Amino acid sequence: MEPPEQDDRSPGATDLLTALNDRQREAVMHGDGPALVLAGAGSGKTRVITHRIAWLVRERGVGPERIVAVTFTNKAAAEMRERVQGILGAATFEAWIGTFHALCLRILRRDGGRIGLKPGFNIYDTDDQLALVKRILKSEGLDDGSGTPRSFLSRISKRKNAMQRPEEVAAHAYNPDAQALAQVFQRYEDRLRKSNAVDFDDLLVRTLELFRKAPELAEAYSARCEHLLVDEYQDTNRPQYLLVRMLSNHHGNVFVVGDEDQSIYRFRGAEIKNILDFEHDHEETAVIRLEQNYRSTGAIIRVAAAVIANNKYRKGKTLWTENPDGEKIEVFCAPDDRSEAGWVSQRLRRLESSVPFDKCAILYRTNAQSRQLEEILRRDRIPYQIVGSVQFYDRKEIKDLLAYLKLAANPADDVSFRRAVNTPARGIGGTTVARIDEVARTLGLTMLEAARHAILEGALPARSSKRLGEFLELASELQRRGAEQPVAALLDYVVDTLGYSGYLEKTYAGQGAERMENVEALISAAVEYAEEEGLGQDQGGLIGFLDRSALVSDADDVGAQPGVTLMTVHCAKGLEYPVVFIIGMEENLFPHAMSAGNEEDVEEERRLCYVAMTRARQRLFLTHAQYRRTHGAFLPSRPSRFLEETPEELIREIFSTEGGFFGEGGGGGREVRQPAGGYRGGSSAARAVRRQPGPLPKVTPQEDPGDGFPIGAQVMHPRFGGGRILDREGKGKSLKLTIHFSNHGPKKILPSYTTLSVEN
DNA sequence: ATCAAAGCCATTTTT
DNA sequence: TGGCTTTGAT
Repeated sequence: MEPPEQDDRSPGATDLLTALNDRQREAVMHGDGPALVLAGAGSGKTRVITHRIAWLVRERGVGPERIVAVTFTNKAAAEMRERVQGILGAATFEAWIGTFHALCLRILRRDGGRIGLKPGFNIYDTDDQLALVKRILKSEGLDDGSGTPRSFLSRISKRKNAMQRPEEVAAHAYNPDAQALAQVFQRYEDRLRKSNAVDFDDLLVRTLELFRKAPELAEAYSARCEHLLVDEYQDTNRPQYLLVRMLSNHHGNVFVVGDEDQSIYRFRGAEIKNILDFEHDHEETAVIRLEQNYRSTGAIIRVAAAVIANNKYRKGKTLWTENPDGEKIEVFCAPDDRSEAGWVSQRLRRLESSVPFDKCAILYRTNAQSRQLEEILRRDRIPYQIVGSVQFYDRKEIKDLLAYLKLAANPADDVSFRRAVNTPARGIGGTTVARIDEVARTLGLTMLEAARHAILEGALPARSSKRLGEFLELASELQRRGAEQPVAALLDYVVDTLGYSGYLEKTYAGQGAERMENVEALISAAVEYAEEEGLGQDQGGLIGFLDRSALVSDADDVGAQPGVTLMTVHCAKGLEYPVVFIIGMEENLFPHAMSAGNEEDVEEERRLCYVAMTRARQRLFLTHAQYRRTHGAFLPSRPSRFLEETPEELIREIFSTEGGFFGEGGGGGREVRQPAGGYRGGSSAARAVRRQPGPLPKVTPQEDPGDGFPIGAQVMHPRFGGGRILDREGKGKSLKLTIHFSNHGPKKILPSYTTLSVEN
């Protein structure tokens, strides 16, 4: 068979096909029509896609501009582009390679006008979305117990991805919960439209809307899309599935690559059935299985394959490798989570002479597991880096500045207005903003327009009016400059005018400089952006830069720093390391407690485990602890069922010599099946009960003590409504009343801070 | 407006 | 247990 050397460095002008095995070659040379490539972990799937693109261009004479390749992450897209360019040369390479979201954004930037999007529309990230939902909950009076903003948002997202409109949700809302959702959903969509903004889901969903409304456009894009290639097809959601179908409608050349065993994003709407049913959706699909793994040792592959074989919901592949068996998989049973971390640290130190730290990764199911590990690694002086904790573009200082830019690009953006208007604090507080909001609602204006209006009408106190005027001045200045200056200059201007550096210093005592470095990094990113795009000094590129900030994350440079890499299993997808540790192999942790009792969820956990195991090239270590500290409690923990699913002959079990004082240490964990019950059992139900306001208690009215607030009196509060005084403490200005409100339960109120009216 | 105390809530996350 | 948000006091 083929050159096992699966190395892509330079196929250069040589034959595209000689470096491939039979299956890979079959996939690359697939003719027209639909193809489904089931690519097992480490079987060279990126290689197949890149070579196919090159083959289509070079051998089949397909114009590069007629090829569209979609991926899920920018990182994957960048890698793909680079590799194709490596093969085809830097020649005019115009194939479109990017993420679904980027593709849709491009379409919407060009043709979004057809569905009411105005030029300069903004993309709302999770923060913006949350701000919006919070405000809606408040204004709709749903900020009581109906649910957190986050929960509303996730339900809204689910509905959107199920392609439902608020009206439909409302029509089927048969209980108060569903009605509340429908109401919030409706408001949310209204506000997005008013603000000329879209959220991430919208990028896909509204593109579909555009195609439905303008079929001739859909046809035109589809006709341009002579070959559509989709990576990680197992992770597509419903809208993505529909997009693929529409774009491939004209030529019918859909080439999808994926691995149902690596579908791990069900929780955010990925539908594994998209890949499982691909053959039924497309007639005469060529199905090609890539089952030879080039990455890992035989032992690793067999262990991973044995585990995933327990899943029922799969098409089934048999992963195999010609690589030598290598070392057995080491399974370490620690007395507790601390010694688990200690052992990993020790083991890393012992490996150090043969495997440098930066070739090692420690994977875990949940982020919370990293803390203990960090502590120990620091103690033992082992360098490490954590992937995917705080994202650059999620930092507050970055978002603050971007809010100014977003407002400049899109003056209708109310969320950005609210964020920018008093950051840094310039004396425009809640009261002023509420007044502007009122004007905006009654006159149907944007916040920016309403602010202008309020000033002209003299509807605000002189002081607020003046401050607000200065802010508006800045906003229009930015808008003006945005049209003709590079983004970096714009940012410089904002930072200067705001005295932002001083503000950071004052607000984040001690961290000011660090925060300012992030600001500098943002400015550098703007400079880089202009260079990449070849923008001159007089060209703005504001919208393009904002688009990039919205769509690009910085998980894009994993492994840049030296040291052991720590990350969640999800983050590790698509990566590989010579040495991999998977920690916390315990019931209720991996598989996670949240998935217990639901077979589909457990299968997803198993896929996750499969993904984790197949990241390893040479050595794989699995660890579990008998006792673990969780949410403060120190509880016994059972070995993961996934450990039991591993073939014994490939495992070397290791027990702690520390013999922890929690006893036995025996059992080794092969025979235990019962999950440790009681893990955070029932507490949330108890909490929900406690939160109920309860009936209004009976109180014996008292004499008026002289200040007009006798115990037992009926009062009216501007925010909480009606209630009865239960108790009083202090007197005069510091008089504190305990009032039981009929809608909000008991609260302590200081009458000197609010206007309480006493009834009769 | 600002800070400290108290309360609340604990998968996974890209775009 | 700890981190983050909300609430409460000045």
